[in-house]
Amino acid sequence: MFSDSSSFSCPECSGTHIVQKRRSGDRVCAQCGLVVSEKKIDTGPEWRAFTAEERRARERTGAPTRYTIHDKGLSTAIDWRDRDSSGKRLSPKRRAEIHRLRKWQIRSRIHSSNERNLIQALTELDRLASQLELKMSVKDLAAMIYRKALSNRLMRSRSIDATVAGAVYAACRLRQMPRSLKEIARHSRIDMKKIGRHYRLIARKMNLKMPVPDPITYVPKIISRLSIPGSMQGEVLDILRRVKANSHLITGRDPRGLAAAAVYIASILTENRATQREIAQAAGVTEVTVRNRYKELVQELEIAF
DNA sequence: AAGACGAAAGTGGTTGA
DNA sequence: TCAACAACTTTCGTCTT
Repeated sequence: MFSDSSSFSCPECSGTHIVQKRRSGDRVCAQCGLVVSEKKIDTGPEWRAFTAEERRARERTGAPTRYTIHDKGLSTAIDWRDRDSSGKRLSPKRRAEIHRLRKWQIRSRIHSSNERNLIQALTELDRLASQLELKMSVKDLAAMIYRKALSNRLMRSRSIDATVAGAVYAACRLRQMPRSLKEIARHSRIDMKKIGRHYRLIARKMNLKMPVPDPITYVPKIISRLSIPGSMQGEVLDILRRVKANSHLITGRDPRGLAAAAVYIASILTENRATQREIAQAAGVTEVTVRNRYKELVQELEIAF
């Protein structure tokens, strides 16, 4: 694949040098290493892969770019030695060039305050996300939100950790993967109130359109925490569908309470009765709330036992 | 005795002036 | 920024199974 060499005048080191066409499709000056033309690199996987081996074999360029890594995984290291890759000393001209590049790399990557901020933030995000067992997509979204907040200068004189927590909360809501403020606060050093404040700031300033919280998204979580058959889920969803037809049952109500009540009703209908207390605990609301929603639903939907 | 029910008082968030 | 307000929580006494 290194065969197609041709004569070419390199714009970097004047004169005519051999230019090699490499596997990647790049044309590279054989003397100074300048890449003359670059093909666009497809970072996606080549084909579907079903085993780890296949995946490795078909990989093109390693991990796809991610918002979760502070430089999106695209960093290049320029080391401190004034040697080229074959160990030869560089020409004075080239040395000056490399020196300049190195300076700018350091300035742009590590020493800019934004990047320093990001490094800290993404470390915290990493920690939070793993403790909350967030999916990669949610974590990535949180990272994206954070980046945006940072570049919109929303972060001036605000705590990094609190903004990260707020971004995580926003990402969870956007992806309909419910995590309560309480859950996030438990794993963060920031208290619920502050996280909420930062979340609202982010949501407002960035015009995030939050999907209306849907009780259905809480159902699997509640059921899995109870010792009742998962098959009941169908019944629960039926009830919630009917609930959604009556908007006055939903507006302003805690979706978890609605989900809990639906689970409770279904548990009675299917003879898998669970206690209000158990369900309330699984849903993260109080018995009283379960009761109130239960009462309303039974009345409005005219459910008979 | 455990679960369900409901009243009363307290809490934090939303909204509109 | 403040007050009014609705929803939810906490607590506790009573009723039901």
